[in-house]
Amino acid sequence: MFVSIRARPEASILHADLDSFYASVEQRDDPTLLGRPVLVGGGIVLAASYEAKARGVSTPMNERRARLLCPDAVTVRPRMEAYSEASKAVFALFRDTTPVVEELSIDEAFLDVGGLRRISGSPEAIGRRLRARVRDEVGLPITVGVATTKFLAKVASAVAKPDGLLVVPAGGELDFLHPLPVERLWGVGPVTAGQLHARGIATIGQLAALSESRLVDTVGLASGRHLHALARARDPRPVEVGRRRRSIGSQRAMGRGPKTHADLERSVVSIADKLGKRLRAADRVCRTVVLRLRFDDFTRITRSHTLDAPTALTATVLRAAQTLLADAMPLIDERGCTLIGLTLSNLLDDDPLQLALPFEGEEQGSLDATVDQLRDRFGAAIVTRAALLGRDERDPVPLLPG
DNA sequence: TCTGGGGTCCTAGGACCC
DNA sequence: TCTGGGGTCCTAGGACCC
Repeated sequence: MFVSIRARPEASILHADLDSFYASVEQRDDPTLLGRPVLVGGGIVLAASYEAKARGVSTPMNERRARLLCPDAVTVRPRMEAYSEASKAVFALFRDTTPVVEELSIDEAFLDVGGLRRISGSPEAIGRRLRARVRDEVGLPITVGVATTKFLAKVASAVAKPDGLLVVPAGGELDFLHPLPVERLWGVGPVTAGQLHARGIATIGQLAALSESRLVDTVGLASGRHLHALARARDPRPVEVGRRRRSIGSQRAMGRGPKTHADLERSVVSIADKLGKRLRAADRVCRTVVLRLRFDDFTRITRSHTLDAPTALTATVLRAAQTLLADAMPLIDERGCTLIGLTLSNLLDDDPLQLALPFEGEEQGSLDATVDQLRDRFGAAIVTRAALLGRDERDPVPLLPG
């Protein structure tokens, strides 16, 4: 007989989360900011130090309001390069701890340290050492949650913040989870919380007492199943190494006043240019271009177009975006536009296209024939002439006037 | 609480194919 | 001439996360 043994009786998933990341980097780099309320942003607060959070500042909050709560706060413009550098240094320590690291955002990751006990000690000891190293070697405070599942580890770090460490022992999951409010569940935002409150459900324990079908009726199929499982501390998702991004986007808030069509068109050109560069830098190609608009009344719409074949060329992305924008112009004229953005999705790796490189120098006619051949072999969704030629210097970006 | 910029995932309807 | 059921892809919108 074959007995399969379910993995992980032990709490060996770490969720590591840098505290008030941007603000901490600012306090590290300018010691005069230590111990003082720090706001990172301008117009809107992107990050606040704990001194500011203690006075009621949260993100995103507009700066005027934050200043009312905290008149002595120091405001610092964001320095994205510094944050990205600090993030790289911290992630290097994560990967030095275990190869199984899943990146969640610039300041957050899951680490699976299962099986490392003999080499590195208990998960708790590993978490303590990691915190000390991040503090000593990068100079930043970090909180670590340890549990049997990703979700519980994340909740544990949220509870332990700031600058803490919390282990939810195997077997103690439900005792830890059930008293917490439903808002702690991953996937419960204002809307879902409202639906649950309307049925008298305030804690995760109350939610766990509901049948799955009851929950599905309340919040929908996927969400219902997901929450039902999480509330019972069931979360089989493994820590995943090397997840690829599924979309790349950029947007720009425009304020209320009137804008000409030319203003909007200029924004689209510069956003497309930026995204094309990011796409090529990441060695990806995209097939779908999404135009994102927000109107004066803060309602939003999206308009999308899927290309016949993927591209990394700015000019191709831009043509699609311009067509979408032109089609949306009547709506914009009617309702006013306060935000414009593009998202590139249906991303594919550029790798199969390496095969095409030997044909790079060929002339137009034979290039077309080559593309046809490659499409026959790899499918239309894979090979484009744009990708064959996809290099920045070959990408004819239309010049902006001025 | 008068709202930034970067993302992820889910749902639902329609077109199209077999 | 009208009719199934299943599957995939595309579009649009919405909730949620940091």
